[in-house]
Amino acid sequence: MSGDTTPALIDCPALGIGELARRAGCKPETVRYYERIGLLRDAPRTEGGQRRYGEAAVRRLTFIRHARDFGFSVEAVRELLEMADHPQMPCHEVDAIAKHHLEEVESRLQRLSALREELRRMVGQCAGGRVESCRIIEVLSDHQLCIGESAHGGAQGLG
Amino acid sequence: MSGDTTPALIDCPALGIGELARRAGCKPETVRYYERIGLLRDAPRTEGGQRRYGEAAVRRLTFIRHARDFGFSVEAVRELLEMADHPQMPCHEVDAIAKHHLEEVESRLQRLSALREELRRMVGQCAGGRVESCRIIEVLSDHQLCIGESAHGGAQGLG
DNA sequence: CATAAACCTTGTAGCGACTAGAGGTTCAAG
DNA sequence: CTTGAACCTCTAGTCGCTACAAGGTTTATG
Repeated sequence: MSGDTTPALIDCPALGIGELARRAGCKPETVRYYERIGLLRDAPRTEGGQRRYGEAAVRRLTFIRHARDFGFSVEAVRELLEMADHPQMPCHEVDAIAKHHLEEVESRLQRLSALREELRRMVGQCAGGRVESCRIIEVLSDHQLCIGESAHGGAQGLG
Repeated sequence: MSGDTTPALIDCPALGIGELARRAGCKPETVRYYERIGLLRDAPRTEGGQRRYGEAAVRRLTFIRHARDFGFSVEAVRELLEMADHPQMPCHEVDAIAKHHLEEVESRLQRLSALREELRRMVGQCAGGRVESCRIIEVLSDHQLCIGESAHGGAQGLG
């Protein structure tokens, strides 16, 4: 395009799949995977069949990556995206989905906050001592970190 | 044992794999898996070949589950356990791990808090009969919340 | 025009971290 | 002693990517 932008080209998505993936911090294969399972919409194509994406897709993919990074399952991410895609969705459905995820988020926040406090304390205490003086091992063996049964759901996370 | 404890039996591990797993909040298969990959030591066996565990194993498994639940990878857990197994090791390594994880935890807390607020807002609006907008995607696609490349490692989490 | 990088589809398989099933044995309570 | 639950090993499946193979085509730059 070399700076020569014509109005007719302003609406044309400009990003290839590689650039989209790079911006959202994942691989092109992942993008194709998400398209296949329906989290991302089919992208417009060039005449040559190459996908092209705009800023909305960047935002959507970034959302997906972040949500996954928190442990939301793909299915939970799907539900959240459904809500975002249908602002006119009946309130009771939004309510049910939002409340369900809110519970999980609250739980995860509590656990992360507890971990943060302990990590801060540990970092503060480790002033050239030995492992036996560190409490990270004791802390992570401490049942006080357990907040309800959901705290023992393994590494399954949210969803 | 029915409350009839003799001194000779006090040192005998009494917990089967199912009870150990229940206490640490995971499946028996997971325990066997951890033994196989070396996170848990081989347990003493009954004549019939059944594993028996004591309180130290409960603590160790609880540690493992907590660390996993917070996103430490199995390999990171292994490193932490190595350190715990060698108390004379200098704790600056534990310190380094803790500091690294503290960064990650802070980042996650910020993002999860934003998502919680958005979900709360939506639940609140539902009570009012109508969801005017849904900023879920915006909240989790905010690049200000990204801290370094590691924040985009997919669902790998800590470690 | 040449060329390297990026892209395409389809299919398969690997990785990490569990988790479940098959086909058996052991344990503990009644 | 009987019996059901818990246990054993081994294999393979699940989820969510991720990489590779095969066999190409397209794009953009020099």
